[in-house]
Amino acid sequence: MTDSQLIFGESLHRLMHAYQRTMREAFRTHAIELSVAQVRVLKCVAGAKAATVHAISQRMDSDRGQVTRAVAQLRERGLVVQRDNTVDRRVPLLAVTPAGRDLLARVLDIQAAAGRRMAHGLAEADVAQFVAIADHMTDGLGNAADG
Amino acid sequence: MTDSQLIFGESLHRLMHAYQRTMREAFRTHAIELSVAQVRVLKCVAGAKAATVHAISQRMDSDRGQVTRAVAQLRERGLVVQRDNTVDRRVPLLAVTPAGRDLLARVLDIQAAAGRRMAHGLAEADVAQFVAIADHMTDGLGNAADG
DNA sequence: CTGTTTTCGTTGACCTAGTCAACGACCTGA
DNA sequence: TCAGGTCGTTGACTAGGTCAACGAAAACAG
Repeated sequence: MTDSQLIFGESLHRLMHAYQRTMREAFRTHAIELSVAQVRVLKCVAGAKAATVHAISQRMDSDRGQVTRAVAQLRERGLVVQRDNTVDRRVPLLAVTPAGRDLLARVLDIQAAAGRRMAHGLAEADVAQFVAIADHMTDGLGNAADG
Repeated sequence: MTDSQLIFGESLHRLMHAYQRTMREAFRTHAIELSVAQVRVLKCVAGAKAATVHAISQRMDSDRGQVTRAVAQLRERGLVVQRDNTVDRRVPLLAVTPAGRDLLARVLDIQAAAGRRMAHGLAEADVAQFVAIADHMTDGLGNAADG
């Protein structure tokens, strides 16, 4: 337990801050009028086979109400559609429209470019390990087992 | 440029989210009535030799107004004091009170415990490398040089 | 089948964080 | 001395996140 613990939170905070700001700015310059949260939801809908508000909120580890609102905004823009679920009528199924898929492709390009800037000078293995450690840490926080 | 780029932002987001929530919850259970932002500022004031709003906002990479407000709250709680600066009267100098230092010590313990949970199962070198990569990435985003 | 409980999406109210623009006080340098 | 810049402060605004409640619908116990 050295100083690395002491500055850990600060490094994380600054990186997150820089990342969010970079994304927002890039979206603005590319005329993509989506918030970071909307993009996250859009990605989840596109990636899931049976996308529901509940499933998305779990995968994103965020509030259901938050997801509901983001989905509503995406639907207003015609990027996502709901269709009735014959199996469970409480839970409409979400799907990405072609327009949503096009926009998402552009977003992924932008994020990849930002990722390239962030990873500049790092080996790909380093980046992969970074992601692995991040996920490991998230798991460690989620399972609230005191050490 | 593999899939690691695609999920990078998501991993970062989830980790940050889990970290912030863990901190907030721990502060609540330990009856430390400070927001995460206030703690960050308190740490900065404690760590800097000549703490000013400007210096803190630069080190935290955040808005001056935000720092001003956080400092005001810390002063209301008697954790930080301002004293006049004879050299430049625009810029009062900030200092942590003994009460602030005590509270900060408790906060650091809590953060260290959270850090232990996050780092559980990881070698210390991994954590150090994680921080190093995070800082590197933050720098890469800050200097907006396209690659 | 009936009543209870649970799950799910939705909504409202609220809080923290971050952004942007302005202002007065003050320093700096011509 | 005075024009321009810096600093702290304030107000208004947006985004993100939290919590509690509600109605609809499923799941379950009897």
